[in-house]
Amino acid sequence: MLSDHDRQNKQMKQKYNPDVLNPSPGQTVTMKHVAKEAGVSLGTVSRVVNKHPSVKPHLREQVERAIAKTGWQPNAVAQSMRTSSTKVIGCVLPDTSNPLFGSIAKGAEAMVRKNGYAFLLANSSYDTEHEIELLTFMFQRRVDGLLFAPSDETNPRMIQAIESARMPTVLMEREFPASCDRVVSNQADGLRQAAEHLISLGHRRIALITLQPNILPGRERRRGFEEALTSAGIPIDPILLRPDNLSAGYAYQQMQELMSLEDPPTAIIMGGNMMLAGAIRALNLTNKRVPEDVSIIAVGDTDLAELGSPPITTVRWDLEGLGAEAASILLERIKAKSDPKTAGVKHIVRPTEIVLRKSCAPVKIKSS
Amino acid sequence: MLSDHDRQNKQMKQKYNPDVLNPSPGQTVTMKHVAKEAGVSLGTVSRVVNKHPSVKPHLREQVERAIAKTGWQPNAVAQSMRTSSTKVIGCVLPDTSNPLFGSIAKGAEAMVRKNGYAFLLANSSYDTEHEIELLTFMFQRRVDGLLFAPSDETNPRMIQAIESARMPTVLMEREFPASCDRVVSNQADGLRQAAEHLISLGHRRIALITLQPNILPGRERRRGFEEALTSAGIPIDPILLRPDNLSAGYAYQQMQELMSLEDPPTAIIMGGNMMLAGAIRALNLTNKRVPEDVSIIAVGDTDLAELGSPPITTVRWDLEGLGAEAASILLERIKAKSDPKTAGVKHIVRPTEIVLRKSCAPVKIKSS
DNA sequence: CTGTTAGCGCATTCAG
DNA sequence: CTGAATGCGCTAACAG
Repeated sequence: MLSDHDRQNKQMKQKYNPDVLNPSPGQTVTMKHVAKEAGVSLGTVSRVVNKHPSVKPHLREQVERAIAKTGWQPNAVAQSMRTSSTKVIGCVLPDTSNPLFGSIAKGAEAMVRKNGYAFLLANSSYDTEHEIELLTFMFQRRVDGLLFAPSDETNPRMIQAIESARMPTVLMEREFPASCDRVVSNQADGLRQAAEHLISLGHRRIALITLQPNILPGRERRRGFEEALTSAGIPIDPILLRPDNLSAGYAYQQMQELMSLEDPPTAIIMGGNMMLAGAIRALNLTNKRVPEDVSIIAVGDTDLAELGSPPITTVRWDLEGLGAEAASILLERIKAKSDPKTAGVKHIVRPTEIVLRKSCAPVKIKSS
Repeated sequence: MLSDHDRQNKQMKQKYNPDVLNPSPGQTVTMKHVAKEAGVSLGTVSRVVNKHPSVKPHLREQVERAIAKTGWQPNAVAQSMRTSSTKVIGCVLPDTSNPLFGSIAKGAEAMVRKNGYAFLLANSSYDTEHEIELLTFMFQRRVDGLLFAPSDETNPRMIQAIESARMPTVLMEREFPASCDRVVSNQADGLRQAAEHLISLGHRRIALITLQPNILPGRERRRGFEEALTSAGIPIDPILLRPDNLSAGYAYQQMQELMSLEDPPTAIIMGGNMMLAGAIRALNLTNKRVPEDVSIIAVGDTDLAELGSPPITTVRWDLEGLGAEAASILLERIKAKSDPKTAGVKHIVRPTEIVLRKSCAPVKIKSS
């Protein structure tokens, strides 16, 4: 029974409607108002809005005038309710203030928006429990799909959560044993290039500070690194491997430890984009010069790497493109209503490249 | 075209509905299923979900078991439809890949999430027309509130759009003539500190490269800068003022122009966080040394400023805190349903501080 | 205290 | 081609 409501409406219209630009505050305009204003039925309004071909031109025009006059805007919530499609893509990332994730998010958001979807973003702060909450949060909001980079692929609760999350999802820079689309960059190859470059400069004691193996880039970076060394016939010294964390603080501390070894590395690869800052702090402290005393390569390109002194050789890849491609694949899945479990999983691997700068030098002959 | 879907649904119900316990996959579980499972009515389920106090414990428990058994999750879309509150905060920013906006977004998102709201993010790419579209987009999705940093406060279409956007909004680092809550950092004071520091070092030819005056920080930075000079009795040389753009490219180009002046500045303030990169590129090109040949201060603290050589003196402020405070104010407004127009506008100004590093030196006596 | 019921705003049948 | 009617899933009266 909308009678009171309607009556009030009518009054308002009589009183204020001339001033359409200023729909009185608090009064929400619905399709019904438009229909009344245009002298047609709800269905007709809906049809012109959704560009259904079979509407007589003069009615269409009447409706359009009514829309303009009332200032009506479709209510996306009601549309979602009716169509059971929200046209929103959720995105759960560890930390968008890390420029790496920030850029991925930006690329994804742009693609998502371009296709008329909304972009619901949430940071998990590298916390699996929080991520699980966010997954149900996204599900309750009935996002049409999910872009996701979990913080720990091996956590059984995480695996369980993603299995039972009934939303199309594509992983970014991550993988799950379960069939799930993903787009990742080729970190193994990047690290291989980095290590080979150092090896070609004569280095044999090369250290790697990198992230833990519970996420794909952690494993792949180490794998590429070890493969390069092995191919060159260089034995892998476990003491030079520091694969535990992606923070600047960790790099700072490991850097100091490495440099105070009896037989320190002559080159170090920082396998994480936040690590360079920590490394530089440690180097400044110990008065080691780059590249005279130690050669450095950073994974993940930044202003600091490009413009610091010396400029740092890095491994880089297209972050925004990665986010955009992940979004594309998700959007396709949604459009085609195809399920990876039946239609085949998509695994995209995107290239990485090495950017040579001035932080690497030929190894010095040891005076022994 | 949901017809197939609908029909299928109806069939499913006729055929399979007895088996409520086992919502076949693809079958969405609703409160109705839970109610049936628990042997209670819809209303009761709703009450236990919304923690209404008056539900007999044993019924409550029954319902909770039924929820667990069916795996039901509330449908936020339906809730929104019913309560006409989406529990989502929209956020429109020029470019979240700029760490400045990225950090603001992160702070805002955290606060928004902490209060049980979702965070709908969109980048406008510094484009007013795009921003206007985004505003209607956010409105159509019926966000409960909006966090906004327009790219041009003076565009009449923008002003019109924000006036007629019927959502509670709080501006970040921006202002509008219209009554609108805002939280900003004290850029005038930051620039005053920066200029005074340079003046105390004996500089009198100080240049400012900064953003255009159509956004608040552009105006405020220039104002603080000019006030400091005027207080010190230093005349303002228009040729040393470059207030047009916030990009690294702009800084690069203006930097080159400034350094090739017949009477070049002895100190330069980069009034934008992206500018330092451009400035360093220009400096590298011309072989000018910092601070021997020219002193530098950057507005906006970054890794590059902290860890480059030399480390750069900067003006900094709490970005995440700013985003969080803006979100807080918005959330309060929403909770209290208070309108700035009647309840008084909130204008928060947050402090900025100068971080002294090694990029500024006393001016050299000119050999004349 | 609990069951029943009426819509929220819209898209989509189904008749005419 | 158009109008009327239905219901998406849920909350909030309203009765009982």
